[in-house]
Amino acid sequence: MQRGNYQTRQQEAIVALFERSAHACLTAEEAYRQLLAEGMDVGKTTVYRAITKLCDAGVLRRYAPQSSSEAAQYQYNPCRESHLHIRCAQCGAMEHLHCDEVEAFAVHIRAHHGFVLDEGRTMLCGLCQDCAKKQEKAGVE
Amino acid sequence: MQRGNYQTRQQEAIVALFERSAHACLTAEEAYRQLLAEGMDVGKTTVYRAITKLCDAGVLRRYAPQSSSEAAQYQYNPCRESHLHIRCAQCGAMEHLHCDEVEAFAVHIRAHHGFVLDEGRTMLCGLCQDCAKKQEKAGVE
DNA sequence: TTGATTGCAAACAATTTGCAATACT
DNA sequence: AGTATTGCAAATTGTTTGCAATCAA
Repeated sequence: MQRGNYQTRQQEAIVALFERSAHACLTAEEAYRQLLAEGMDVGKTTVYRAITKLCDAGVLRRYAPQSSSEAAQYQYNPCRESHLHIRCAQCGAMEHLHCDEVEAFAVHIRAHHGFVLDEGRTMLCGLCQDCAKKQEKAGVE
Repeated sequence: MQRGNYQTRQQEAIVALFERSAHACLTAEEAYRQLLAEGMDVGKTTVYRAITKLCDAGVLRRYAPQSSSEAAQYQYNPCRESHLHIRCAQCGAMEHLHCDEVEAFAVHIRAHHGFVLDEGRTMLCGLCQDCAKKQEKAGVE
């Protein structure tokens, strides 16, 4: 499936980092800094290139920045089957939604709205419990 | 609600452009070019600033670029009440989803997954009927 | 008059690319 | 040896900002 792919310590380190940080989203910059902090000598360019390659290969998932002036975030994508995800707009926490309700909802959308939902590419936006509470207290906006 | 807002020909022209292009998504650059093409003398900076303001006011909706090296897109947002939208990844067609199923789905997410769905900010990704058919025929990817 | 808006040029930040040196197989 | 990868510096690109001139109220 892949030809001419050399295995380098940088590539390994980058995948390993995302793999063990699977619960979190990292920007390229953050990944870079983390690697440096761990004593891994690597260039930022290499991190960018590795991330691009990993996204193409489906190993990482890419989250587009909400507002400009933010960087894209990347996350290890352990799940092959696509299902919906919801992400907290505040803190970035993410939840996987594989349940019957989601499937039923997808069916409804196809039947009544004529759209085929792409669960793999859709990212629901919301607030996690903690952030929702904080928002209430603050009572702003 | 708004204080100290002057009404200028530039601002008017920019809103008007998006309003009459409500069916489409425009990048800041495209909006800028369109205005120039129509003989409207305006600076790109002004377009950016107006768009930012309009997004804050809820008049325009912002779509984050999928891949980097793309620009953000903006669209006139005629609907005040927030409800879910689904957008065709292929052709950009958008559908408004206000129905009981959506509400039920939101309730489910809150009850079972601990997230408060932000319908205003969420954009479901999918394929419209036409594009789904084309995809089938092509049979690619 | 007073404060907001404009728009040019310059600044910025995230990301990409040219290219020579280096590492993998 | 031959090809892929690295990483620095420089280029790109979308977007923002400083600031003096202009405009709306």
